[in-house]
Amino acid sequence: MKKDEKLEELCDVNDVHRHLVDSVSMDMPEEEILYDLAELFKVFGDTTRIKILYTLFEAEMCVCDIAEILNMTQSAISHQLKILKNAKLVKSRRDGKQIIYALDDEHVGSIIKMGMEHIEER
Amino acid sequence: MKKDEKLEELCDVNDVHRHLVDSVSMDMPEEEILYDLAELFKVFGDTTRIKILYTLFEAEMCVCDIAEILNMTQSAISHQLKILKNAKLVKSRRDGKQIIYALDDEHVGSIIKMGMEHIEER
DNA sequence: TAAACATATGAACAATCATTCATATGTTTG
DNA sequence: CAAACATATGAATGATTGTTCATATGTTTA
Repeated sequence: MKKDEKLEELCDVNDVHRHLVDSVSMDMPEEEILYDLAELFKVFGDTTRIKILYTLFEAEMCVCDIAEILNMTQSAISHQLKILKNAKLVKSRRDGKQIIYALDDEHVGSIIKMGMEHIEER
Repeated sequence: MKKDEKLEELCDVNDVHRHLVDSVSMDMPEEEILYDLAELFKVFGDTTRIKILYTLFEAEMCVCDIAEILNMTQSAISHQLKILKNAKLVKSRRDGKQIIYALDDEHVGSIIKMGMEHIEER
């Protein structure tokens, strides 16, 4: 049949692949969601921020304490805390001259834990 | 007492903070572990790689299919697949001319799911 | 074995990013 | 209110990274 031959030409390989392409397109989340998701993981993708999160996992803390613990500049820590705060992973409150930072989401622990499990088992 | 006054000078704020600093240093994982962890999340921190993982969540697939689904260059996909493979998130096998890629770890789903939950609730 | 096909890869480039430095904002204390 | 303290922030810079382009590697088929 000529019609099927033409169809064969149009497809890269065969119909199985074509159907696969269609079904995946269905279940793929919206572009914006995927962007936000990648953006979130990007926040976890930095050693300094991971260390800050680990630190706050222990207790809420002011900026200068975190800087001292990580042996880094106050400025560097402040910049990273802002990123963590924008990602809603950390919250802050003022206490006198200090700004106290704390974890803002119970998912922080779960996500880090999952990551740990993965890297530990190879 | 003179001794305590001197101690007060040495401390940034007070002893409570000092003790905090010590205890956190105790529970902080080794530098190398923290680096690997950040490196892992960095892999999730890119839209293209997130899309690839979502795609493979549906079914194992060859490079050209993924490229077609994501409407991207074969080269770009291949480069990203290499990164995913290095992170042990994806595995590959040859099938004739094609290389079939598939998810290599059950944590991929869990990690993405956790991320999704976080961005969905604010 | 030559041509076609599927994938991998290195170099180059633009874009993104973490840190530093200098300085601004905001709070307390004397 | 001025000085000291804690934090935030903008600009600059070096480093990292995703994509493209050209090409190499490896497999099948005619």
